[in-house]
Amino acid sequence: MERYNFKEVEDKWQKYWEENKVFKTKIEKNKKKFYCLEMFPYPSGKIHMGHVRNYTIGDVLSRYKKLKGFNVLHPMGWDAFGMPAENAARENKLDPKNWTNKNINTMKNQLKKLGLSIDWDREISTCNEDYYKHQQTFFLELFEKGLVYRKENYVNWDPIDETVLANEQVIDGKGWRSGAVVERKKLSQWFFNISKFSQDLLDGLDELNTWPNKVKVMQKNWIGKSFGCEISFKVEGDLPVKNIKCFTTRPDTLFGFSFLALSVDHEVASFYKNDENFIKFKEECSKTGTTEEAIAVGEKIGFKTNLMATNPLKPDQKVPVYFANFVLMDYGFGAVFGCPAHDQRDFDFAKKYNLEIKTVVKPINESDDFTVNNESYSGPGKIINSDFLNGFEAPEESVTKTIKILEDKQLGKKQINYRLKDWGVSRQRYWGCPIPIAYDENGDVRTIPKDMLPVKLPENIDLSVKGNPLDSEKNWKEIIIDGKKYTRETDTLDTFVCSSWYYLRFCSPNEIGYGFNKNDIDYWMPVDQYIGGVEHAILHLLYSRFFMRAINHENKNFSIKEPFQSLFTQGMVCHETYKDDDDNWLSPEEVEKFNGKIVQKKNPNKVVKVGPSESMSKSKKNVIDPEYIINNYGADSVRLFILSDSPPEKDVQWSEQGMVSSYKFIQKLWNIHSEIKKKISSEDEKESDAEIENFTNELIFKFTNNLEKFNYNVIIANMYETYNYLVNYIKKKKNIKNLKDNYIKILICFNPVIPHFVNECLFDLKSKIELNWPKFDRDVLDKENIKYVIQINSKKRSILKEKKDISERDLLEIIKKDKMLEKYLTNRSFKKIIFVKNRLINILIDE
RNA sequence: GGGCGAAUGGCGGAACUGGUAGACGCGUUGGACUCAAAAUCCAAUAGUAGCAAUACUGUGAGAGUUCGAUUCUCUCUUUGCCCA
Repeated sequence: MERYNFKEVEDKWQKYWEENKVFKTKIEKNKKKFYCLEMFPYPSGKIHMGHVRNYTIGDVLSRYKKLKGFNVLHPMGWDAFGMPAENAARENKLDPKNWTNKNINTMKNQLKKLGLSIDWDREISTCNEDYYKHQQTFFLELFEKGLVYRKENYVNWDPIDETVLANEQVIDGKGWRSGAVVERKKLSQWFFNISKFSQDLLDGLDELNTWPNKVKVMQKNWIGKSFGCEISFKVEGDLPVKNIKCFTTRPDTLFGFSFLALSVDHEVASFYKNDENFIKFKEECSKTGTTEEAIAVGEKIGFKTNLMATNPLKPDQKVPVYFANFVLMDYGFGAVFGCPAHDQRDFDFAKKYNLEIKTVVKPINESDDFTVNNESYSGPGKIINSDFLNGFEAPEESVTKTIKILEDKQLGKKQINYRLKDWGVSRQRYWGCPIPIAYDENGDVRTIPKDMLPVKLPENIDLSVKGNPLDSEKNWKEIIIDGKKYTRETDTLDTFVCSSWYYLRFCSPNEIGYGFNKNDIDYWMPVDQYIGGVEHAILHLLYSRFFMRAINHENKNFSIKEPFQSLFTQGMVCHETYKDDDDNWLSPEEVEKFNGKIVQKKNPNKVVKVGPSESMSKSKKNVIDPEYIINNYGADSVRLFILSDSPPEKDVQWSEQGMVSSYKFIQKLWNIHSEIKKKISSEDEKESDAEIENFTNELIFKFTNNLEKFNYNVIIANMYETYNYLVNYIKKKKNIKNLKDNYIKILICFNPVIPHFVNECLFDLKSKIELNWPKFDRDVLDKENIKYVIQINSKKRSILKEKKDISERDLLEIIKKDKMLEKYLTNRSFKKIIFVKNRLINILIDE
């Protein structure tokens, strides 16, 4: 049997696709478009298995849609700005641009080897001037619309990367990339006013029907809409402060009020700026992170002021006012009223400073003398010990009614609060998009005129300096606008800005004057299917949704709000982890199976500790290099395997055996192809066969269904089934006239997954390469016989193959004569018969 | 603590609107080919009983709806993710 030479075949077709520009896309108004986009990669050096999975899923979809007759846009680009380039460049004394472009080149070749149906003429790279100059234009447009502003703010400072992190980039109080413990630092920053669109971003989620629910839930939680009340507390003391404003979601617990807590950045703090104890306290506070989690976990500390606050609902009650580390200036008004019995943070604080803990909500099942003991109670219940609020159902009824009372007395007003904060986009980094802003000698802001864009990054700079290298670029910093001297902004934009609009650029990759061309986006947008990892469920997707709204804002020519019509989040690629005796990680190449044990290759006496399968990561050494696999097994085999073992939305276990069996399967397919070809070209007299017609029809039905639903693992199973069927079919059938037609249809079904192989087979059969997705005929499905399930008292007793659309009476007659069923039915009376047409009959008899 | 999911053989996983549970693959076992091994091919593979035909049990646990539940409802257990 002839070996299938995947190297030759795959090279041949990849060359064919490239030379004939098979995947080049242009607007064709008479065709329905389909924009398939996978999250573009960061050019870190080499592609990894996660990329292979992501882009294979997208490629299967793109190829399928193309066969279906859609005009498919399937582009690829590079999320090319970011810290790894800068860090790598610093360590190895390289230029970040060269480092990045070299990686792009490597990875592009690797992706091409996967045989992806990408229109490479649309390739973009966010670190190119012709990309980021448009981004600077957008920045200025947003600035004009008032959606960009500058403010001094406490930020999450990453001391290792020496940069600011957004709240979303702080995980467990640590930087998402460096892992350093995040500090609080005050800096002047540029902000995008994303919070202006909080409600709109929330409402927009309802329209995204095909997004995974969990992603929508995460975004909803992130936006964090809450109803509450703004209350103005009267205060007295030896400071010139009369009122302090608070926001609370639980005004109904006001009778449990025992202190008022302020942020150390609250304006009241200005009276203490010379107080040594306060300065110490403030320093102490800066050690607590700014995330909600850090605050919840950390110790609650306070600094007592000379002020006393009055309870608005109980004017004779005066409580102390504290500064406290768990109150943040950017939540509410930087002040919260403390109700220890029903909030754990307040409870911890009250315990520490011996403040009153008064229970005002009781759980439904408890009696009215219920009191809070070791921890606060924040669940639902009934209001107690609260004068005229007593008896209200908490929280729904009690909150709305209390707000009403406060509003009537003009002590407060209803307010909606969002957790979503404005997006700080300044980064103290070189390798990013420069912010098109300059400052005059007074530090006043002015924008760089649009005709002076792009603001280019300087080249050949010194990266060895501490902090932001751009700050040390004296020549670059100086700029003359309209004959006047200015200093450039030296911060660059968060790279999430680059990825917030790249999908628009793919529609008009070569547009010079502006980031996109209206004609192009009117045709291509929105993205019909977006595919990527769930780790971007909040940040990237929310920022992109914001960016569309920001461009849309006050713009009559732009009507898109939601960039991604559908979203699919694929799972990760996992592999077992290995450790030696000293708990050093071992890579899969360093271990082997020997006498049923997993041992080290270089020392078979040493047994390896096998850990759980985890997502592939360099730090755990459990990575498999896609290039090695492609070179050894071929792209079609890898594509086949990466889809085969698990549903694409779930994690998949990498398995060497699985990979090998996929590789062998391609060879088996080639063998059966040779047999079929022989049969097709034989000169014998031939007749048509209905069986293969039915089989193919059913197969097309299954493939179409499973492709539409992303059941790609089932498609692979269908391919194996098809193979098994063909092997038997070829063995038993001789001269079949309609074999070729049906076989070609089968091959087309296989095409999205193993395109090189399919093209080679079609070529081998001298069939044309331009193809259409075959149609299935529902009426032909099981034209003749149907397997009827025969149940007696709901238990399956037999399966009978009978004519389609048989009547209940006819089927019953057949059953009565059936020898196998005789024993169950003789001398029994039929109580009831359930008959499901073309499927099943259930006979209920007396036992 | 809250929200959202998940639980099916030794393993990964199938099962369209409630209607043949375990497709397909891996692994395992047996066989063929071979001096031998690899590769390949064939067969078996949920459990229990049985030589067998077959019967009974079985989709995390318990209940419910139904002629019929992996699928729908409720309670519980375990587990994953997100938020805290």
